[in-house]
Amino acid sequence: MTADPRRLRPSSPTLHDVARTAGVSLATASRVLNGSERKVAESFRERVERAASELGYTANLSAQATARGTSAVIALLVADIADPYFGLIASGVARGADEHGLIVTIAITERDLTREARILRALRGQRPRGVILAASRTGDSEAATVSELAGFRALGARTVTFGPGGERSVTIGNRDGAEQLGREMASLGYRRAIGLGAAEGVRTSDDRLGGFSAGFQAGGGEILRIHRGGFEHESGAEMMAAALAEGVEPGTLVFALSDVVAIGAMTAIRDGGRTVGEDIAVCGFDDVPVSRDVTPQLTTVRVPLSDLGYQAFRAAVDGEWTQSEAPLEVLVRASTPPRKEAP
Amino acid sequence: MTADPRRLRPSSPTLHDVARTAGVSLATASRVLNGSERKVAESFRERVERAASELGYTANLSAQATARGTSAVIALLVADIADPYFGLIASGVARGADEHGLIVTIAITERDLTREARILRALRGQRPRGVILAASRTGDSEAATVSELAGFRALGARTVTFGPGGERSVTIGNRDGAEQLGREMASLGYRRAIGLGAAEGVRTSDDRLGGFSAGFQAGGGEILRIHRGGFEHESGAEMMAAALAEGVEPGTLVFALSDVVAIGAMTAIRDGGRTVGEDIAVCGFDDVPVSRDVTPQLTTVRVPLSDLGYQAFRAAVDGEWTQSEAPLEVLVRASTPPRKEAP
DNA sequence: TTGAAAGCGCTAACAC
DNA sequence: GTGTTAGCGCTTTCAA
Repeated sequence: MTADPRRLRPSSPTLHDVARTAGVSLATASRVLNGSERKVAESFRERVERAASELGYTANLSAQATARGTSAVIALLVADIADPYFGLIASGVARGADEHGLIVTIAITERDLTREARILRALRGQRPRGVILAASRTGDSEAATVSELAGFRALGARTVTFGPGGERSVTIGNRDGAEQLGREMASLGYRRAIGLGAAEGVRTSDDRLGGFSAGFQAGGGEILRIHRGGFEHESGAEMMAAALAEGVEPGTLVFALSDVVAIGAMTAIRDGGRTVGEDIAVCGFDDVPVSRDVTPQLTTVRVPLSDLGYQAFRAAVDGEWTQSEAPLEVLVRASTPPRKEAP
Repeated sequence: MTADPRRLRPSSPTLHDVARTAGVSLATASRVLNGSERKVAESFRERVERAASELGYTANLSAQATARGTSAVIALLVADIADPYFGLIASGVARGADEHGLIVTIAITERDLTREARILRALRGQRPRGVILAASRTGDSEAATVSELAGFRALGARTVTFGPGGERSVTIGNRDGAEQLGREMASLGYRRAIGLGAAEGVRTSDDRLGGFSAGFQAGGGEILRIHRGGFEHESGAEMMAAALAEGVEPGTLVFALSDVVAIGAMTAIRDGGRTVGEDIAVCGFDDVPVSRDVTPQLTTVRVPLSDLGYQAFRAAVDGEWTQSEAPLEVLVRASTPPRKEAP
């Protein structure tokens, strides 16, 4: 009784094993176990199923993928999974994948375009069914990203991006939402605002800042200046510190391109010995959960991030898909108290 | 000139294609492109590499996995990816995977043990190199989870859990950290505390609550009562609302089993018309980033979550691995102002 | 060193 | 309805 050499490396029962112990052919076993349309007699089906469960058989997805020529994976690429913005999106994607029995792989770009392209390239090895890119936020994407994305399409994978770039894209009404917010802030009595944005050319930032300006000015407000930084909490604090250094009059409103940045700014305001609200008002965009936890609560524009993640998933797998425009909603909270009309 | 039937479904260049255009055998092409130890003459190597890049070849990971009998994936299972606690862990895991050229797949348990077992079962299909479970927090795990985990080990996958259960486990000094916190709170002058925990039997909760009690009592404090709920923000708010309904004297300290829960409690305190700090003090555990954004800033115990995620990854792939005990640190902030000794 | 060929576990014609 | 068999794309003996 010599050891079976196959057992040298731990392995699991194969379809072959199941077929043999059930006394049927490989094909039959495959048909009953792995969802084929074809019919199998009830008696056979039973025997196969019993054998499979006795042996604890689980189909090897890699083998299935090579045989079928198509995988069951959706690749998700985000800038930073610890950022609530992306965490919410990821949760929506994961929910969709779970419902459809697909696997989601995740990779982090760290907001580095070079990394993004490199990762995208490596991802091809997975031959994913779809790729969801929620990362660059870099407007009409970098050339490298675009070309990698095209490569995926050639592979038969659907590419979905947040913002333009992919075959299908999930869009957020950044401009409209921000415009509405700007208008609302003006009607609250604010007349002077400072913007906190990313570098010029970054689509999301440009849209939000542009929309806000339009709305705010339409309501009689004026944008004093715009500080530039990034999407991180830290960056918000830095931009705000710089703003304070230049001087910020009481009654000024600060609009940050995202809640995370706005919250960073709130910290800086406090560290600068000022207070958020009557003194310096702050508003953001996204309505990530934290925005309700800070004091005062943050005025913002609600973006259904998790739903959008789910939509992105659908876009990646459903033949006919059209985005149902996400309903944006301005949420006025305590960080922007109404202001009696300036003199 | 008929169409190549292979082109019916979009496909990509195969190793075969590369070999043919380079004028070498499949074996040689494989050796140069996919890291074999074996030597290949420089001239051949060049030709193959050129052919590969000309054709834009990328190895099919599924095929590689079936052929090699081992995959390049690490499966990560978390309760809720939108929760900063898990987001941070995930980021650490992702960082490790990126460094080692591995793929991480992610799945969400939604804190549902049944789902957890079901997902774990489905995950076997991936034949992952390792499984990281950061989800149940349910003490000495459910039987179903344990048995699924055992199944993985039989497959040759390493199982890593946060807390006991897996082959290897990443532990957080919950008890010690909380004890230190309790002691510190007592030394600040607090004498009465209310605990906010999960159901009894949930390991993380028991450890943190138990540790805190021990430290607090050792310092002369008294635990008035413990409210039970879950790990969600919402749950924190509910527990605190219940606590307030029963009556909470000014000067009382609330210890929540996690920052997320503590922050939910802070909301409830405010909604109840009370204030956090001098009136009702609050402290948590984890030091997720939000804890510094709330006002007053939250006193807590710092847990290097992202590092732990990285460690979990290492545990899943490194032959010899031993956890380097995570340094815990009590961070006293404004949510627990020093209290003049009670009369 | 290089190449031919036998797998890896599974699917899908195709024939019975 | 069932089984045979030729793949899927890649790795890895084993000769040459």
